[in-house]
Amino acid sequence: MAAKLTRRERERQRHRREILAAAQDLFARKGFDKTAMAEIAERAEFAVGTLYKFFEDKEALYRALILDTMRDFERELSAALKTPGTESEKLDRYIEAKAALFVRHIPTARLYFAQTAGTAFLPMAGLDRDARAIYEKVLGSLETVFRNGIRKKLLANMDPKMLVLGLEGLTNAFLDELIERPDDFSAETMAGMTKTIFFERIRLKAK
Amino acid sequence: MAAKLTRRERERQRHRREILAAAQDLFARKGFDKTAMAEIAERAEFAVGTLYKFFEDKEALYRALILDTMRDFERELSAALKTPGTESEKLDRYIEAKAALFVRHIPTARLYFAQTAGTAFLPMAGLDRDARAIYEKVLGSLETVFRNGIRKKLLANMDPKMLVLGLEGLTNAFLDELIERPDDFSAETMAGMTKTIFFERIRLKAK
DNA sequence: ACAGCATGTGAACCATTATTCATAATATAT
DNA sequence: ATATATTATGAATAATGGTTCACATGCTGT
Repeated sequence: MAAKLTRRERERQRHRREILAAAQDLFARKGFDKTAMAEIAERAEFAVGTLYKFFEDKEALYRALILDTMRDFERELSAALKTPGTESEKLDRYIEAKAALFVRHIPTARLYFAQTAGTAFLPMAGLDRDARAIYEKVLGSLETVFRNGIRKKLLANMDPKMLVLGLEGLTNAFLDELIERPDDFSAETMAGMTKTIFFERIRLKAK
Repeated sequence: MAAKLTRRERERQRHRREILAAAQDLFARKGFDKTAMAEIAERAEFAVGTLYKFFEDKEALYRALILDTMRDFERELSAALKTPGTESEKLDRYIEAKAALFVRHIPTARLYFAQTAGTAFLPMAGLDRDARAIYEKVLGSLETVFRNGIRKKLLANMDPKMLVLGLEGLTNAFLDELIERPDDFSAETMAGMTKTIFFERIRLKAK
């Protein structure tokens, strides 16, 4: 499986990753337009020309970064939903995994947000579509879990798509707060709140 | 109060609004960097130079637009929270008002989102702070309502800040979907779902 | 009707920054 | 050790797009 690569090829891949790592941080903090290729090059300790040996152009670099990021997150989140247990437990695990993942990789999380959280101003022909496709995998897995939970009468009988939307909205709101103002509260508190609000009643009396 | 303005001055204000309207749509669809001053000028049917008679520079134009937008929304949302009734009713009204408002003003809503929904890549010195300050007013009003509802034992005793975060996350997720994929479901469905998820239990059995 | 002032114009200017490419450095093979 | 292929360099180029300003147009009041 793991094809034996030449030293050259391994070095090349390492350099590629170094460039992406430098870009990651800059794009996550300043966005696409305000990040200059020269800046990425400097931080990665390469000349600008070198970046073009790895990526067609700035957009291709960004695209590669986003898609890598999305795939990593998708893999981890989908995994959390596949561990054995009841649907309730799967969802709990999803919430915890998402919180842990985002806290551990803040710059990455920002990029993931920028791409998944609705109004990303990035009609960068195609990227939106590809990134969305990856995100849809997560949403699809989530929907399946809800659907099964409902069938087994473990969860309230509501439109699974809506439940997915709701859970994502809730977790994203808390995680965004956690990432931008990390002192406010911990990942555990956030996960707990999500579960409480999403799974338990809030209102004590009917209106 | 309403000072009698000269025809000249009225015309001038109208032109200013026309420029902002043209900019609104472009910024909402393509974002700050991808929108050119020449483009705004063309759409507003003015020469580029004219824009500079009204706004110091591109950033000032954007800033004015964002702050106007934020203030409008803040006013309307805060009003919904001030109508008489129980805290539960106030929150219901807030959710409905927000949905109606966003559906009625989609480009405006996008800008509002871009600015309030966390990861907006706009460290445009100061703007972030000012916009945030306006948004905080809404959050503050909301928090007060929760606080009162809790005190009167109408709402579950949870950290009001968390409840605010949760409600905002939920409404934003649904509204974003509504704005980006308007065919999926209506404003009423969205408002209903928000209330159901936020106020009623979802999980039928304890885990 | 005319002077004077406010407002609008858009070609020219300039700064920024993505991209290229001739050259240098370095690794690999013979 | 030398030739050859691969990879890195960064000054030069070109395109984009924000901003300016000398001038034109058209109100307003006398």
